[in-house]
Amino acid sequence: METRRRATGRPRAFDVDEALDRALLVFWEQGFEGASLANLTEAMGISTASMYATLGNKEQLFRKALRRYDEGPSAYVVAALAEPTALRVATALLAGSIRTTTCPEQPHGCLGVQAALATGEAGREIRALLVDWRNKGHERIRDRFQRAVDEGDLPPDANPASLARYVHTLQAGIAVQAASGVSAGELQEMADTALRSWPH
Amino acid sequence: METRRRATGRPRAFDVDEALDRALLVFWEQGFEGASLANLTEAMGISTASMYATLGNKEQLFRKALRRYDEGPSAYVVAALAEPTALRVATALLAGSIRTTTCPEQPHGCLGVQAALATGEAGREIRALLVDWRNKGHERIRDRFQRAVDEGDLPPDANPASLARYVHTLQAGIAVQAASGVSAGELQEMADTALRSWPH
DNA sequence: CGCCTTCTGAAGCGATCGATTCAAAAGTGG
DNA sequence: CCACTTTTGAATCGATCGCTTCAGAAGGCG
Repeated sequence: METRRRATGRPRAFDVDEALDRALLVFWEQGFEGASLANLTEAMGISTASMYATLGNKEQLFRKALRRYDEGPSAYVVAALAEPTALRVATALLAGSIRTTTCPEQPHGCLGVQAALATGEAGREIRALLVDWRNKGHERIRDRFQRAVDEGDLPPDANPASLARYVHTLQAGIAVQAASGVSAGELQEMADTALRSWPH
Repeated sequence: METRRRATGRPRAFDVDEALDRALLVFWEQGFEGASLANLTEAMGISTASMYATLGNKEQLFRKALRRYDEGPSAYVVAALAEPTALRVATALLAGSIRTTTCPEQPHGCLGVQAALATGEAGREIRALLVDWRNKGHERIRDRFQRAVDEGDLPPDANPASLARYVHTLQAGIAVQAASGVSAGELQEMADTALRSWPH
């Protein structure tokens, strides 16, 4: 019913993924509650009827936009976790955060951080969704660092969970700084000093 | 006109500061846009007429609540900046952030971070206000660390702005982690390792 | 071509948004 | 006790919220 496409009928006049990317930018800039249906449909270039028929309601639209975020602006995470050493993983994660949150062609900051940090009743579910999203991010780093300990890349007394929390906290902080207009250069300089103490 | 109190007339039936503290909690939990006038007045225990007469509109109410936040939950900053050494300043700032953002009796996280990180048109002014609020926070730390360099507390080649950005980014990150439900203990452990690399 | 499915634009649903008005209630000072 | 000032509750403003409905336009398929 979802991915099923009947062969017949009038074909859709817009590209779904492109519409989702447009909606993503609105959610990124204005947050889940701050983005109105009028904002979203205008940016997508479609009517509310078309949106509800193909994407679902506002909440489902956000979930799909978040998936696009994972595949696009946030895709650097997968590549970073595949780096050969824990230090290079951490370096790539911070560099990726800085690049994504300060890109001039996109809203500054991180969708997963700023779209629903504090919400009213209407945004409670999306807030919980993003809490999970962020916690999942920490877990992936922790698991990667645990592997580094197992492989001898990190010293045996290193604490993978705490190191992961450190990197993840810096990522979240970078997102907030970027939303405040801090430049990529200043953030990168800070990230360099932050990793100078890395255990070896 | 503001602080002027005529001796005559029916006296106010509620305490202004207590009402502001109640409103503060609502803004803290739900954000500026997510908090409705109905939420706010219900929490304050007054009607909208009383609110508009004594506190002003929603935006002015938030500005006054933010002032209460500075004097209350965020007051640890002033004490931290008065610590005798840069390391102790940084330690106190992180410990204060963790304590305030994970206090069980208050909303988790930081008002200045989560109340208006991304907003629609209605919250644009408050978003700009909090951008200034956060940037001011960084500047105060930077000035304090510059003094530490001048006094020889920090080595001459230390970069006060970058160190301040480091501490301030950790504070912002801690606020996000707390909003995700991370415990004070785990954050404190992370903060301890984060400061192990402090220049000396 | 003509049936038939699907999509689209427009109108409008009830609810809630922030904000305002007004008359009655409540005290204070003379 | 009365006149005067201020507060308070209730009703209500137009605008916008997310969401739905519906008739007609549009194009694939036999």
